[in-house]
Amino acid sequence: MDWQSDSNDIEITFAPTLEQWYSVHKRDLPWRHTLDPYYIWLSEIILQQTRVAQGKPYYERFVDAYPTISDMANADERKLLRLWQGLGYYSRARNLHQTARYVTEKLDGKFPNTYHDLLKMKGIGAYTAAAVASFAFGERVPVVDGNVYRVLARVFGITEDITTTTAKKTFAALATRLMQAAVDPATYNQAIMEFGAIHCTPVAPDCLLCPVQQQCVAYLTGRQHQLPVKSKKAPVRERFFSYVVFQQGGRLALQERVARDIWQNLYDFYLVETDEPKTALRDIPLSESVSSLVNRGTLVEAPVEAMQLLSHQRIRAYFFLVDLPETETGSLPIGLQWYSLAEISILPKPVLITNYLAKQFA
DNA sequence: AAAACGGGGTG
DNA sequence: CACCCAGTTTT
Repeated sequence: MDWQSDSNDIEITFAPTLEQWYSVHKRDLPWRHTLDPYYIWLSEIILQQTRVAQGKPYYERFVDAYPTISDMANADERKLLRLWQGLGYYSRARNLHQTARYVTEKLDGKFPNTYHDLLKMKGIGAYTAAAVASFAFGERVPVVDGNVYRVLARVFGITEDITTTTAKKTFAALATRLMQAAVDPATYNQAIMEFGAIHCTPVAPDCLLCPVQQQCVAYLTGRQHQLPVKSKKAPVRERFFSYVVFQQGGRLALQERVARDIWQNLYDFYLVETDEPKTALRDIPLSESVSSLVNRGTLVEAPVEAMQLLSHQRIRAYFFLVDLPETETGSLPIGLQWYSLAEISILPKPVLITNYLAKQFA
């Protein structure tokens, strides 16, 4: 009989057990039919902080629009952002384009094939480098994403706050040990994430049918719902946007957002942000040039109010539609340009703007 | 170490 | 409404 405790056995059996579970339960997803690092990388960028169900249609559209990394490298960035529209975290799209160009132009189209080199690419951090390195090249490096934090915290009873640096090291070290026992690195990485995504879920883990039930500290001590420990994030910031929508004929004045703020490189209207909601145009501080332009036009009815919830901001927006007569030929404030509705339809825009356009100009 | 960065699904 | 999603970059 073994005189040692069984507590170490789980570190040996964990990976193979999940690999076996995965062989039975894995979902059929489009990026699981390829070993091409370009497609795998694309899928991983899309899936950052994004659910599979939300990302899948975007993946299909991107593969269709840019079948090769060279196609993506040669893409018009505005068009790429338009394709990304609605997915959020738009720096992902800009970094996607930058890395596609870098690989195509500087690396002769050959995608970096090690964890170490992948990490150097814009938009690729520890998670994505491990994912691409293992899925496309079979490198034995563990992925540590939100699913992995949850599964490991529960099975191994780790009570450290997963938002802290020390906890990240704890989980990474454990993940590296567990990877050593994996039969196949790619399969094990897919397996632990899939297990977290569809079985060991945040609110209602299916403990009764769990393949590691008898080794799971959380289950054995009834703490499934206390793990992982994650400190609360700061309350969302409230913001008040007043948009002045200049209209002339069938055209609207839009601008590209260039500030270091949300929606960088997307298009919206002339914007004034205030500390309080402003429901009347005359209460909004406008520059002299904009004010005089407003005075030469006519305000079209009451402002349209809209609310946009982001994970970190709550934006209340008021849209003031100002109609300018055709006789008015003065120039627009700096940054603004006239666009027809057809042109606007192909510009990348925040959901807030897209929703307004649909409501007002359907 | 903490904040910033989207939008949508889920219970 | 609160939580969280195949995280990364900037401050």
